[in-house]
Amino acid sequence: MYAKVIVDVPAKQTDRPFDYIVPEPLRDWVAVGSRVGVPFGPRVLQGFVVELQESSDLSAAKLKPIEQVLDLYPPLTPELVELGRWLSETYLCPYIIALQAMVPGALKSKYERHVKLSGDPSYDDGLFRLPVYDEIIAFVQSKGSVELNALLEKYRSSGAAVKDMLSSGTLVEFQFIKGSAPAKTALTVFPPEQPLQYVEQIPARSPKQRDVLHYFADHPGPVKLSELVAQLKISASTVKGLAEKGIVAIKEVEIFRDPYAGRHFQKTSPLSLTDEQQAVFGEIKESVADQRHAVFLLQGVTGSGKTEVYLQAIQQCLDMQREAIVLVPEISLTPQMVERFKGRFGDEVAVMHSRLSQGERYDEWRKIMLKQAKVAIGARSAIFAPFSNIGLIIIDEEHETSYKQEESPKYHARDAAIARARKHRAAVVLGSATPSLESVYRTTEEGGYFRLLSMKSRVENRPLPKVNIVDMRDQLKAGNRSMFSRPLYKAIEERLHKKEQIVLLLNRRGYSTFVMCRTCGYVASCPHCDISLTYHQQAHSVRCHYCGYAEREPVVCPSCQSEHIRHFGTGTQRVEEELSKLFPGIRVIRMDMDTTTEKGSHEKWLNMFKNRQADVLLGTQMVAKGLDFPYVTLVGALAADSVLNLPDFRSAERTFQLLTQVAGRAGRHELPGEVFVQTYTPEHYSVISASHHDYAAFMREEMAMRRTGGYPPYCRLILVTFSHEQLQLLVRTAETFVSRLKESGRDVPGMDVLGPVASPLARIKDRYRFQCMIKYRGGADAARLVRQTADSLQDTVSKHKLQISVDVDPQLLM
DNA sequence: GGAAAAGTTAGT
DNA sequence: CTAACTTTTCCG
Repeated sequence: MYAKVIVDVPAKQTDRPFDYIVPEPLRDWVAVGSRVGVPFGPRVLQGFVVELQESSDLSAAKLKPIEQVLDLYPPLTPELVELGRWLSETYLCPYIIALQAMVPGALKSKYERHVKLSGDPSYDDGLFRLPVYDEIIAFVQSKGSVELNALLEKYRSSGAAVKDMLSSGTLVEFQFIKGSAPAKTALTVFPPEQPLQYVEQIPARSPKQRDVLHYFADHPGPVKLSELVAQLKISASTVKGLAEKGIVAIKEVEIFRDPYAGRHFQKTSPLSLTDEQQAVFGEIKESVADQRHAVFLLQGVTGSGKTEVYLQAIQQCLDMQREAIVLVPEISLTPQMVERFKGRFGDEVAVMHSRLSQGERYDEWRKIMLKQAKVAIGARSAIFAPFSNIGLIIIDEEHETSYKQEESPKYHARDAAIARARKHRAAVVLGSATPSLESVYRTTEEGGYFRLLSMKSRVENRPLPKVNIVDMRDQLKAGNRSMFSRPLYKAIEERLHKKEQIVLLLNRRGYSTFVMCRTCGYVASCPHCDISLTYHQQAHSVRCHYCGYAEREPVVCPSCQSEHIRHFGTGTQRVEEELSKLFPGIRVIRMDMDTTTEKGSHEKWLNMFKNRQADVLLGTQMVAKGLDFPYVTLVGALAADSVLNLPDFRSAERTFQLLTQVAGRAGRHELPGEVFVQTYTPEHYSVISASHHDYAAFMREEMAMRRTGGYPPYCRLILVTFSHEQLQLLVRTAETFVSRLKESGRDVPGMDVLGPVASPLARIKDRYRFQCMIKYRGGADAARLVRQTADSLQDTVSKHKLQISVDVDPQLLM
C-alpha cells in the first residue's frame, strides 16, 4: 500500500503530494487524514495523508516508508482533506497551510532537534582541544541528551565548537516530532457490582474501607479517585487497600479537561415561538428534515429572538441523528451565550474559543472527534469541527468581518461553511440584524440561490428604542468642547438618578491615543512602520501595534525640544476620566484591549455589570455585540462616524451595522430604551437609516452606491500585496506583476487590474508595501490567473525574499 | 525549508 | 588550481 502525503514545507516547490510506502505494521493505522512522520530529504517531517493507493508510479528505489503515525485516530476526515484542497485553491495558499488550519493548535508540528554523545570517544585522540569541548561533553553527558537550541544558547560564544563536534561525530543529532498532545488521564475507581456483599470481608479495624463500600452502594458506577478521597475525607491508601484485596479496581482513564466543570447549567426547554419565528423555523426545519442543501439568510431585527430559532433548528437536526455547527463572532461568545446552548443540549455541546487553553481546546475538539458531542459552538475555526454527518450550520452575525481570517489561509468562514454544507447536504442559516451586502445580493436572482427569511418585530412586540442623532458641530458652536453632548449628558444624569444602566460605545479605530507636540506638530511614530505609536497609560510608554516596538513616553519633543508634548485622542481611558469628573462617584466598567486580556476578565466585568455593581459599561466594539441586560435603558455612541471617514468602500456598511447593533442593546426587556448617536455627519444615510431602524432603506442606497462604484457585491476582489525592504525592487516587481496579469487577462471579460499603488500601510517592520487590486465578475477564473502570474515571479520572490500575499475577497483593504 | 550538488569567483 | 562563496536543485 502507498500513501500520498503533503509534507510540512509551505513552499511552492513542495506543494504537491509525495508517495510513501505504508509498512505492514502501520496498515491499520494509516488512513486518509492521518498525521504521519515521513523522511523528507535529510530529515523527518510531519505530513498529512491525502490519498491511499495500491500502487505507485515511482520506482521502488526512490520510495521510503512512513516512519510513524502520530495520532490514535486520524485528526482529519476525508471530507476535511478535500475541504483543505478547496481552501488552498480558492484562497491561493499551500495545501499544507490549509490542512494545518483545520487541526487544533496542539497538533501543529513541533520539531525538536536534540544532540547526544555518539558513544564513540573519537574526541579523545590526543590532539589539543579548547577546554570548552570538555565542558560541552560533560554537560551533554550529565543530561543524556540536550535540545540543540538550548545547547547553543548555553555555549553561545562557542557555536563553532558545537558545530565542529557534530561534524566530527563526537555529538550526534537526532530530531523528533513532538507526538500528539498528551491526553490527560485520571485514576478512576471501579466498584464491584454488589459492594455491600464485601462489607463482611473487611476487618473492623478498617472502617474507612467499609465507608467506601457504603458509598458505592449509594453511588454506583466509577468515580475519580481524587473525588472519592475528597468526598469521604479518606486517604488514597484506603482505596488502594481495597484494590489489593481485589474488591475494587483502579485504572488510568482518559479524561477531558472541562472548561465548564463545576458549573450547573439550568436545563431549559423550547420556548413557544412567535408567528414570525414559527414561519422562519418551519422553512429551516423542512430543509433539515429533507436533508437538502440550502442557504437561508435570516434577517431579524435585534431582539427578534434569532437564538431561539437556532436552538429549535438544532434540536430538529439532532433528532435526525445529525450534527450541527454554530459559529459566533469571538467577542460575542460570552458565558451567557454558552449557557443558552449548554442549557438546552447539555454535554452534547463542545465549545471552542480562543480564551480556552490549548489543552482545553484540544479536549473539546476530541469530544467531537470521538462523537461525544453533537453540537460545536465556536468562533471562525469551529467551522472545521471534525464531524462526519452535519445537518445544519448556523452563522450568527454573519456580516461580522472576523469571519474572514487575516492570515493564510485567508478563508471566509461563511464560504467554507457553504462548501462543507454542500458535501453534507446540510442547511446553512446566516443570521444577522444587518446582513452583509454580499449575502443579500446572493438572495437575488442574478446573485445566487440564498433564500431570504425575515423577522421584523421584537419578541413580545417590544418597541425598538428611540434613536436621537446629536450633531456634534452644533455642540462645538454652542461652546461645548467635551466629548459628551448636552442631550447625552442629561440622559446620563437622569439614568444615574433612576438607578438604571448605561452602555457607552467608543469606536477605537481612528481614535487611539497618540503623542503629539503642540509646538511643532511632531507625532511620535514607529521607526519601522509608517504608523503613529499608541500611548499606553500603565507603562507610560508608546507602542507600535504592528511590530511591537515600544519606547518611553517622551517628556520633551525629540524634534523641537519643546515640553508641550502630550498624548492626544479619545481613548476609553480618557472617557472614563471625564465621566468621573462630570459625575462624581459614578461607577464605570471599562472594557477594552487593556482590561480584558486576562483570562476570565471579560466574564468578570460583564457579571459585575449584570449584578448592577456599576452604572456604566464603557467599551469598544465588544460592548456592541449580543449583550442583553434588563436594566440598560440608555446607549450612547460617542463618535458614531469614526469609521465613516476611513478610506474603505465598506465604511458606510460598517457604520450602519455598528450603530444598529449598539442601539439594539437598549430596552430589550420591560424598561424602554433610548439611544444617542453623536456624530459630525448627521446627514449621512448610514446614520439616518440606522436611527430609523430602516435596514431596507440603507440597503437600497448602499447597493446603488456599490453598483455605480463598481464594488462588491457587483464584482469580486482580489488584493495582492507585495512587500520588500528595497522600494525600487518592490515597485519594479509589482509593475511586472500587473503588466503580466493584464496581458494574460486580456481576453477575460469583466476583469480589471488596478495599481500598483503604495499600500495604505506603506511600511511595516521596515518593509515597504505596494498593492494591486483585481476586480472581476462572474465565474472568471481570476484566482487561477493571479496564481499563475505570481508563480511566474517565483525566481525574484525566492531570490530576494520578496513577499507576495494574495487575499481573495478581502475584508480590509490595507 | 534545508542540505547537497552544481556553478561561479577570487586569491595565491 | 582550489577554497570560498553563491545559486540551483531536489526531496518520494
